[in-house]
Amino acid sequence: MDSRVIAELILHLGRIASGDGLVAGLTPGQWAILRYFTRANRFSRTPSAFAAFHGTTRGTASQAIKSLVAQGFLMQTQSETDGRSVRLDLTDKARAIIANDPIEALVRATDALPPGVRGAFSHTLQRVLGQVVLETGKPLFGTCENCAHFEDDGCCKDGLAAYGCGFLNEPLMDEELDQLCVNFASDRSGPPRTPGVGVT
Amino acid sequence: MDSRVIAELILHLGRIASGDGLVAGLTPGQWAILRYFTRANRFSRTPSAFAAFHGTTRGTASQAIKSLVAQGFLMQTQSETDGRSVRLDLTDKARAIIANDPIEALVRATDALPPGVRGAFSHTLQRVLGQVVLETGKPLFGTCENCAHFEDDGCCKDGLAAYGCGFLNEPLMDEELDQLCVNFASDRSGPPRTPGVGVT
DNA sequence: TCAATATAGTTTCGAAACGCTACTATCAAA
DNA sequence: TTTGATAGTAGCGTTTCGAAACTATATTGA
Repeated sequence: MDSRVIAELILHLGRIASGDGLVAGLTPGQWAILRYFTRANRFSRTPSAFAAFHGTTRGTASQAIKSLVAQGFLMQTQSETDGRSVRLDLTDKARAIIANDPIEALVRATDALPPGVRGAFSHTLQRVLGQVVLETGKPLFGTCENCAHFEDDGCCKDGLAAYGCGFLNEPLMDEELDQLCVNFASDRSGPPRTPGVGVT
Repeated sequence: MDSRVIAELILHLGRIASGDGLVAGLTPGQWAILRYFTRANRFSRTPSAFAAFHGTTRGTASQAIKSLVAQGFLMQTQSETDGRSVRLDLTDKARAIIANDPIEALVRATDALPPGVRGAFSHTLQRVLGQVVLETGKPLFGTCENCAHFEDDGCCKDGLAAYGCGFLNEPLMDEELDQLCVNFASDRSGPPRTPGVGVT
C-alpha cells in the first residue's frame, strides 16, 4: 500500500520538475529532446532512437525535432553509411540555453542530498526503472559500462586504450563510455537483439 | 554531474510509468485525476485543489473532470456550506478500473524492493520533492501526521479518539489522517497560509 | 540478380490537451 | 451595501500527439 504512494510521488515529482509552463520558449517535450541529444552517443542521436527512448512514435518525434531544427537548436546531417538515416547534434545555441532547463530545480535538489544517500537513491531508481522496463516491454537505454556488448580489448592496442562495441563492431572513445545507447543490452541478457530499435 | 543523471532518471521513470498510450480508454491526465481523488481528503476533492496539486489551471482541470463525470467515473455534489464549491467522489465504476491503472507496473516494481530500501527511497523522494516545491513555489500537499495544523486533543474526549484540524476547525476521523490535503502546512512552516489554494 | 520485406524518416489528418480569457455565482470584508 | 476575492465553467485558438499513408534506402533470400 505504501508502494502506491511512492509510485505517485515519482510521477508527481517528474511532473512538477518537467516544467509545466514553457521556460525560455521551449515546451517540456522540446526540453526532453535537448536532454536526450545531450546524453546520447553518436549511434543513438537519431529520431527513431529518441522515439524509442521517449516512448512515443517516430512521427511525433519527427515533428518535434523538426521544430527544434527550424529554431536552430539542432543540426541535422545525413548519415554517410546509411542513406536513410540522419544524425542530430546540438548547436551552440542549444548548449547555451541548457542551463535554463526547468529540470535544474530537481538537479539542485538532488545535489543537496548527502553523497551516500544520493548513491543509494540513484541505485534504487535504476533498479526500479529496470523492473518497469522489463514488465512493460519498453526499451532500456544504458551506457557501455554495464552493456553486454562492451569490449575492453586488454589495453593499449596501439598506444591508446582500445575499447569497442561488439554489437556494432566499432571502436569507442573514452568520452563515449558514459553516453546513452539504443543498442544497450543488459549483462544478464535474454535473447540477442537485432540492430535497430524496432518501433513501428 | 551525477545529479543530472538522477534527475533525468526520475523524469524518464515517471514518463514511462504514466502510461503514454491510453489504457482502458483513459488518458494519462485522466488517470492522474482518478488517482488524486482517491488519495485526497474531503476538504481537497475539488477542481481547484486538483488544479493546484497537478500544476495546471482551473480551466484545464474543469474540462478534464467534466469528461470523467460524463463517463461516470466521478460524481459531483454541491457543497452545503459553500454555494460555489463542488465536491467530487469516485464512483464504483472508477474504483473498479483502478486496478488497470498503468501506474501499477511502477507500484509492483517498487513493491519488489526490500522494505529497508523502500523506506529509504520513499524518504529521499519526499525530501527531494519538498526541496523542489520550495524552490519552484508550487504548493505542497501532505497528510495530517506531518501537518502543522494537526491537533491531537489528548485522548478520548468523549470515548472516541479526538483529532482535529486547527486550520479548518474540523474534527478528523482516523481514516482521514493519511489522506492528502490542500491545506497542508509543513511543521517548520514560514508565514501562515490563507484558506483556499490561491491559483488564479 | 531481382523481388520481397524491413527499416528510417517524413507528412498529413483528426482528436485531444492545454492555457488564456472572459464570465457567472457566491462568499467575505470594509 | 459595496468592493474585492474565490469557485467553477465556457469558449477560443494553439499545440501536441498518435495513427496511417507514403518515399526512399537496406537487407534478405530465392
